[in-house]
Amino acid sequence: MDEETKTASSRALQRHDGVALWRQIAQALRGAITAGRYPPGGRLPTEAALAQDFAVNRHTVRRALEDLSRAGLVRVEQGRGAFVAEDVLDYTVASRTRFSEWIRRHNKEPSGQVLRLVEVAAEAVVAGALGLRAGARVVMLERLGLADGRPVSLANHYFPARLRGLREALEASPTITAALSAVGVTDYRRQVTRVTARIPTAEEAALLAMPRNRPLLITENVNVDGAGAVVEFGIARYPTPRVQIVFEP
Amino acid sequence: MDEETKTASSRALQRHDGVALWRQIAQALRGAITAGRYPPGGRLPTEAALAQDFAVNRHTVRRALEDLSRAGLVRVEQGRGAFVAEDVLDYTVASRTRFSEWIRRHNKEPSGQVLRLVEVAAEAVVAGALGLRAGARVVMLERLGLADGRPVSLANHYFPARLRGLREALEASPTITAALSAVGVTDYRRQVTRVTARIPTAEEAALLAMPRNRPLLITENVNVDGAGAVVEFGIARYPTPRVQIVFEP
DNA sequence: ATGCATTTGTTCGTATGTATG
DNA sequence: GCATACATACGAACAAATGCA
Repeated sequence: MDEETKTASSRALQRHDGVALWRQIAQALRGAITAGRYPPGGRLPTEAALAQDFAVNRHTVRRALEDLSRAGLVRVEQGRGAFVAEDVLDYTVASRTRFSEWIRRHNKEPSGQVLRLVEVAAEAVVAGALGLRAGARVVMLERLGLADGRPVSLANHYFPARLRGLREALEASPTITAALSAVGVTDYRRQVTRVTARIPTAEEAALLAMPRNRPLLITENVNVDGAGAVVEFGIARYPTPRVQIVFEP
Repeated sequence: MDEETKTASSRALQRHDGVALWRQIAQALRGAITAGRYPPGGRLPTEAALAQDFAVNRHTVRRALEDLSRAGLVRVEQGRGAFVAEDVLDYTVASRTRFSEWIRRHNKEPSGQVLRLVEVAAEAVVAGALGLRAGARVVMLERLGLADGRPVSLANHYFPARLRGLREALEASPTITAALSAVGVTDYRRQVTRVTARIPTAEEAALLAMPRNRPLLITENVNVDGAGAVVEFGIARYPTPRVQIVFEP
């Protein structure tokens, strides 16, 4: 490598001054990360590149990366590289969880994008959750949720057809809460949440701006109104490890 | 295929009798599945094989499989085949969740296998959860949980070293609850649970008897004693889709 | 990393039986 | 009887995903 292309941090290394080289490297990388030189989720240079950059052996770089990894600042993945840890969005499951509230609690700006709003025949799982017979008509809303413009959730919401005018309300309203309110459901709460995970389809990965080899977290939940009647069944998909689910009893 | 190797069900097909062939095929497969001829999680013959077996076109078999898939009886995966849906173990997160209770609630026989029981230095995540400084000594127990002999969980339990005699108690005792009781912690409850997912390592996949391309569900949880002091931090890994996590507020 | 075999997914075209008017 | 619409069934080819060597 050309001497002139070295970073400022690489020049600062002091040998035999009582501070191990790997500590100095770790500190330099820490500084570069917090300074934003390597953005969250971004990839650090390869170990070989860093070794050449700092003019040390690759083992020394690995020691530094191990330190950062233990501290949770970076995530090292075999065959892929080292990545700056992303800020995780904790999705706290509570009785009355609304998307916008969740995002705002993390000091980010919520926004959404309706992908589909159609009336379909309920499949077995959906019908079972809504307490309908298979094939019954339901309104389905597919929506991409974003935080500061970055996709963080992809949700399918199913509503029983007995809620007259809901589809029109959803077309007019930006939020589900408002649309339900427009058809007389002024309050609803989450009854049960089921969590699983799977590999995303190509389409899901593209929409959520995530690699295809990382799993989706999937929640299925049933919302009921004040009288206990089911008003919504939702299946939401979240990209790992950007989103985690948290349960506080 | 030799005429003699056809299954009984394939001979039962009646053409032009008012019941569509694909319905008859779906019904025959339904019967074979419920009769245990294709066990849960097992693979059905390929579409081509079934088509030859039933002496119909592959489209007709696909139609039948689509019906079973919609009903939730089978799961079809491109490039792999069609699989009989497995009975899912719902892991209900509650304040006082014990492994053996969970398994017994599903009418299965719980058992366990200790993989490691060692004293180690706490890494950042573990130390943070236990309220210790990084590097503090902790007791770590790694345990494989089985239901009717089938692996369903792989858990790492971390205990603060202040619990004197715990390691010996864990060596002697079959369950964590009993060991904690032996060192004076007669009651503990789950404080917070965090859920995420990732692809398993080769070792994890082997231990949990699962394919490497299917994600693990991972829970991290903190257990506190009656006084609110942290007595355990646990990281458990569950195979999807055999296990799902359920929150009931 | 690459190619290959296997398996499901999709899309053509064609033909036939059935219900309707 | 005839025209039409619809569901059913078959055949061929190719696309896409998976697993393996």
